[in-house]
Amino acid sequence: MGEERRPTLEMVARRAGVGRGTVSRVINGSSRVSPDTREAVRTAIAELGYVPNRAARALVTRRTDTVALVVSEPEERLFDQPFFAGIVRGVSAVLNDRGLQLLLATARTDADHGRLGDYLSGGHVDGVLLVSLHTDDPLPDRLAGAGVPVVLGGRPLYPPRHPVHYVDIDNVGGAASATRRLVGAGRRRIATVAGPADMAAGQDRLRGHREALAEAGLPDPPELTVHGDFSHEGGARAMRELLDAAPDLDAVFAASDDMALGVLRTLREAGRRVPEDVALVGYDDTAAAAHTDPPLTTVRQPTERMGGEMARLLADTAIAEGPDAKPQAVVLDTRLVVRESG
Amino acid sequence: MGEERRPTLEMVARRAGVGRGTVSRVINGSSRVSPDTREAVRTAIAELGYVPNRAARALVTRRTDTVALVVSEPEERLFDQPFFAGIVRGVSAVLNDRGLQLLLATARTDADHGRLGDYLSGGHVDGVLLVSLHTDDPLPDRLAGAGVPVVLGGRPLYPPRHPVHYVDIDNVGGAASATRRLVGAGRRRIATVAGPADMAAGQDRLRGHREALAEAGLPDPPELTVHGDFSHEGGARAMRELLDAAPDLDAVFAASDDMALGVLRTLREAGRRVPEDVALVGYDDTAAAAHTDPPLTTVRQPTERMGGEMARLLADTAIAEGPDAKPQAVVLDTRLVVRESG
DNA sequence: CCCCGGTGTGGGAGCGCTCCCATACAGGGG
DNA sequence: CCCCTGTATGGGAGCGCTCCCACACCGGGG
Repeated sequence: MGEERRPTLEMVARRAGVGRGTVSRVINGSSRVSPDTREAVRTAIAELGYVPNRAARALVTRRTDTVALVVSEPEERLFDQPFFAGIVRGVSAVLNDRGLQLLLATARTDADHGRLGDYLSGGHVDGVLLVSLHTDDPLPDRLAGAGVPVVLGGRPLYPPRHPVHYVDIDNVGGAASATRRLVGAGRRRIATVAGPADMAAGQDRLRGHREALAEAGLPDPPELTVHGDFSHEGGARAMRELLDAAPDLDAVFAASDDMALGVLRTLREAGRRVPEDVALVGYDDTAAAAHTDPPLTTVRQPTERMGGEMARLLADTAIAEGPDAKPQAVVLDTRLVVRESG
Repeated sequence: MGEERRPTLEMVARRAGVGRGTVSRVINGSSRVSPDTREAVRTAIAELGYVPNRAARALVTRRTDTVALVVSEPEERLFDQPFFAGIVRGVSAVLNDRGLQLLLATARTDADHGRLGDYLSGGHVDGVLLVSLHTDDPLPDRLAGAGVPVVLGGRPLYPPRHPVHYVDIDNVGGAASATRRLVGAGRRRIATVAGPADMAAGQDRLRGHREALAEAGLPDPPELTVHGDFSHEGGARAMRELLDAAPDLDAVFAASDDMALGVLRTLREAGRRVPEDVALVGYDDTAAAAHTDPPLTTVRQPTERMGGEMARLLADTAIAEGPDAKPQAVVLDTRLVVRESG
């Protein structure tokens, strides 16, 4: 069939009556080319519909103008969260106007995971954005070790061997604002359904909760803290434990909206009214939060900004300044969205 | 610093004591290499930690092993829907085991849009998956015209100039199942808050609704159909119109859950009980649907399968067989999720 | 004993670009 | 009038791979 080859830089050069070098110079802006020549080249490009071949360029420049967004959560529930949606939005926006492409990489199986590591450290992308909720992920260190620019979404749980740039959301502050709200409403027996202890978000939200309690001079007895797994079901189960251990509680801070949904269900089943008997505040501001009965007071995270900051940090610092750049941490504030549950 | 170059195929060849061609043959499987040689090459590759340079390969093969997922919805609200999340999941899974990479392309501004068109038709990806909810999107035709393999998510609204592969969800059938449910519950004045008339999903869901009505021998007077824009607010507004024009309605089929949420709000404000006075069925099964008051009966779409089928169709047909392949259409069934609203 | 086909294998050519050195030319000062 | 500096331009080399042609080698049939 047609099979006609796409125009090359060489063809543009011939058509414009100049050398390849000149065309290249025009395309890549920067250096000096006389206005007339520049114009001639531009015309030839337009006439031919020339589009530079990225592979050829990448081969010589060793840059691909592509960055990967790696979602390293095995259960890809992550995609469902507005959390992830916001990040993608923020990342794309910034990348778009830096002229970078976004490669979305996921790894479901362990084999996928290994291949992904090879791929990413193989120089196929200029940098990597890593949103990893898990603690035992070896990817960051591996990439950093291979000299691949990396920016993490969420703080590293342990101090990494290679210090790394990251953008985090102020989980401590967010949780504190949630609990403070409960305190301000006059609650005194405030329980929490905390997140998993092996996730940074879980740890930090619990810490924020405790700080707010301490600040108000409220006690923090062990029976008022139960850990969940951030899921609906986990929240329901945790609430049942809480009700057994401390039937007189008058408020709950759930470290995720999903868990808050479960809490709500258990509370209803137990005949407790929300917020009259038990006030409830969640975390995340998921799509469901506005539509529960009663609508959920919760903590909204600036996910889109997070994505944007990650991309910016990667492009402008991690990639631009190379491995010797001083690792930066950006921490973003949350906002309490007050509805009716607490 | 280090700046050491990554190992090349040439280095592997030297180390294994063979020629470049042989190494290439081993890497790309296919043709015959003696077991001993193959083993020696494998060893050298492992020792060196060699990873093939994609740019170099792409330069000669003219294939990039990358496909783009284009989200052409200007308001990127799309990302928030489980709809999109499912698609991404399905797409990644299939792409992963085809050894293909996923490029996520978004275009917010018109300038973005133009650039995206250049980019995609410029041979930088092997194929394009296009999820476009809008009718006036010139991209499919442009890409097909440029000989780029394309698979659409959702049927084309108008017969395209270049026939194209697509995967659709049976909106007609899904909507019919929703309305049938209402009919089966004994409702007789069944209204619909339809989607925009310029979207395929909007048209088809309205058609399904009407078919179910006809099938039951129920009238379909104009005052029982109002168009919304798929949004919460639009649904609330549409419901107000409906209540004015046909106060005696006893059921509503909303063509999206977001609109159903608005419908629910308006109904509550008007003092109508759901489902006692007015039964309600939505469409999409969004995250919020399970948690409204009452929980929403709605139509769930097989989004993950849709993504998977799109990727499969692209890789196995559109790319593999080239532009002469007979355009295929895959249509997937929906499932009615019965909760309490209708 | 020669020829022939089938296997394995080496390595030149070339994909389309950027980099950089060489060259050409224009002026200004000695 | 020559030299020197600076600016604009051409084009060779080479990035790391795949493709493909040429070649070596091995037996078996004539």
